[in-house]
Amino acid sequence: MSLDDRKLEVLRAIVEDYVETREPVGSKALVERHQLGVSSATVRNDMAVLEEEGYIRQPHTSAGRVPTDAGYRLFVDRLTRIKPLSPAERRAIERFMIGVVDLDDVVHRTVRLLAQLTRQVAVVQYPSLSRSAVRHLELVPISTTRLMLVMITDTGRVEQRLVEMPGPLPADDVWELRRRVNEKLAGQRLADAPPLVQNLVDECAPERRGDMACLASVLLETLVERSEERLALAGTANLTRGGVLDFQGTLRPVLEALEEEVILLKLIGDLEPSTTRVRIGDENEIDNLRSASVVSSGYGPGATIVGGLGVLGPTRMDYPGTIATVRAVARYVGDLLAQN
Amino acid sequence: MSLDDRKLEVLRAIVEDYVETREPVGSKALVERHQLGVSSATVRNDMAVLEEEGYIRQPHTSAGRVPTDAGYRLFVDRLTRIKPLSPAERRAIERFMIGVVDLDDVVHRTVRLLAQLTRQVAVVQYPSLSRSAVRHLELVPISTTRLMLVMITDTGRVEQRLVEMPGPLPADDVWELRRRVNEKLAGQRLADAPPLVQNLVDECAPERRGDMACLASVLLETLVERSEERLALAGTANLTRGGVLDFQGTLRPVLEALEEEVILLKLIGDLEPSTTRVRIGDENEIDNLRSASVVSSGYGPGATIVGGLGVLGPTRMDYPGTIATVRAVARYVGDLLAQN
DNA sequence: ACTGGCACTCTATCCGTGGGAGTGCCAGCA
DNA sequence: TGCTGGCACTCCCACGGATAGAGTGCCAGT
Repeated sequence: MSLDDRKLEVLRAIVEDYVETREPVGSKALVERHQLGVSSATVRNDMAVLEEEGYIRQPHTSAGRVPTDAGYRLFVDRLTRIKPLSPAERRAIERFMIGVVDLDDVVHRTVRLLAQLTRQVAVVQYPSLSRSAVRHLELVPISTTRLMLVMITDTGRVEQRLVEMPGPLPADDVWELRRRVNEKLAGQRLADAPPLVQNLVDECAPERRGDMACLASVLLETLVERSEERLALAGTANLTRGGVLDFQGTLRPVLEALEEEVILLKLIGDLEPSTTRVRIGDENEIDNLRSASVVSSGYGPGATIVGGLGVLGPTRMDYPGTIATVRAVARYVGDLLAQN
Repeated sequence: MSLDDRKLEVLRAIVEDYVETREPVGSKALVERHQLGVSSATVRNDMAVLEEEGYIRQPHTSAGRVPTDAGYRLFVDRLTRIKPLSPAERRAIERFMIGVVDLDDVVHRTVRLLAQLTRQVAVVQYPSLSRSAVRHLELVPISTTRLMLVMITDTGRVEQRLVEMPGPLPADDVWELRRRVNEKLAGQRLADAPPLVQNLVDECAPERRGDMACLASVLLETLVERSEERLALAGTANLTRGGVLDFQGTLRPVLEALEEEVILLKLIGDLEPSTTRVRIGDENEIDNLRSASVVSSGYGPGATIVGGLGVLGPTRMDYPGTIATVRAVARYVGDLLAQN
């Protein structure tokens, strides 16, 4: 059975009211607050159908209705009117971003901005290494047998790693290593790097091969394989808005999830569709986040996507507003990166 | 009036029991659980005195007693028997630290280790720049008018900053800048750097002075003045242990405080006394943390201190255990740094 | 297909009560 | 002087019952 327009309208009203008041909403209150043009009895019938279809439920008999995850899903997919950002919000975004000095700065400001605008927990992923290209590699001698390898990417990330060399290394050799490594890798996408790194070792003169192999293994292991994603997080305090009620009693599982980078990446990640993505409750497939939703989006200069960002909040969240904000911020960050 | 030994013993018993059970402790329960050698009536008299002196209080008439901040303070200062780490804990520390590759790694592992061992929120400050010395400065051209300035310190920190140059800069000039900057600053403590940086500009040939001034201002501003402290945080989920009761109702203020780097630095900082430091409730002078205590310690290679670390939890915490753990971890991290 | 009316259900809230834990005080004892 | 047993008192809290109110489902009528 398909739902006619009025039933959808009733669902929308329920979602909107419930998000606003956190109270289960009853038929009478509904007809009072919205111009549905029908009586409460009619609405009740509609509600019964919506409940049967699994879009709403009653916490208990003789209570009002509450949207289910499926209800929110339907709401997001079919009932969301795009809500343009307020001028104040636009200004906030621009004000937040004046005078950024480097990538770290961009990421930190962005995550705070997101948290503040959406009043949720915000997560921003640094530009993914696998989607970046090498701009420059630097080797800095730390001691006779130790080098600091510093990699700078075209997305502005700077990663460093200590390399323990097999034996002492004269300055000229460091120099030569540095030259060869840059020659081979500068300008290359990191995703394409592994075979090139292997080449480097193979092409190396035998007397230097040991050193190069050592360097190569560090390069591969830490910069490519472990693929080093970094994250920034802000706004955890927002979880406590409106008591702890939104998260069925405890924040514990949510806080635990937020501590795991892997989990956060999974939430924010999956950047395939360049559009904003909403995961509601169970959809994000993490037990601890049954009562949480995530709104995320990829960002990057121009049309390419180099990283993800998003916010996490209770399933009972203002989807239209949050979606608009996340999208706007993602676009803005992309523009900012494009300028560099 | 001074407190005799038995009264102190009663206070200790109250603190220990209350920490364990989170229940206000009464005179009867006390004499049952501890060998005080006197009757409950006597204990009651002692309690009345302790209350008058402000070390304990009753949530309400006819409830047991609960330690006040002053009570915890006295307990920590005079009644704490040093509790040696269990072998299991020692092993956990060592196991956690095998195979560290660089400073980031050390800091992240340390903060997680601390959170896990103490079951509190852990904070670790990166080695403070102002207490570090420059090991090397690198200039990497990003575009014709942009340089990436990378600084490596003797404590292993790597900081980078984008420098916008006044005009296009040929490779040789970059090279020359790099040489001069390193000549002047390598090996110098950052605290001593500002006048040296100024020298650098003054000594410069006029045709290069513009570039050097530009570089110098970035150096001063971002690396010295803003003094760039970095932090790692872990274990926020531990705040929810034992309900929210330990924090008088809401976690909100605590979470808010944890989001402010400045506040955290104040909590962990003040490294003057090289020993472990305990701040109880109000003592940490931050409104939001009225019901929280902080146990912190400086760390560094050998006897010098380069940064701070610590944990934050409810005032109702296991002080002896926490102090022992924080101290042990701080020492261990110091040793680790000394090896590099 | 919608509406008004009605009986029903379930929860949240209030209130009064009693049990229990813990106290303070006092008189007696070493 | 310091400790103890005893006792009356206070106050919290858990329990139970009663009530009001919100909301529903259903049905007959338009």
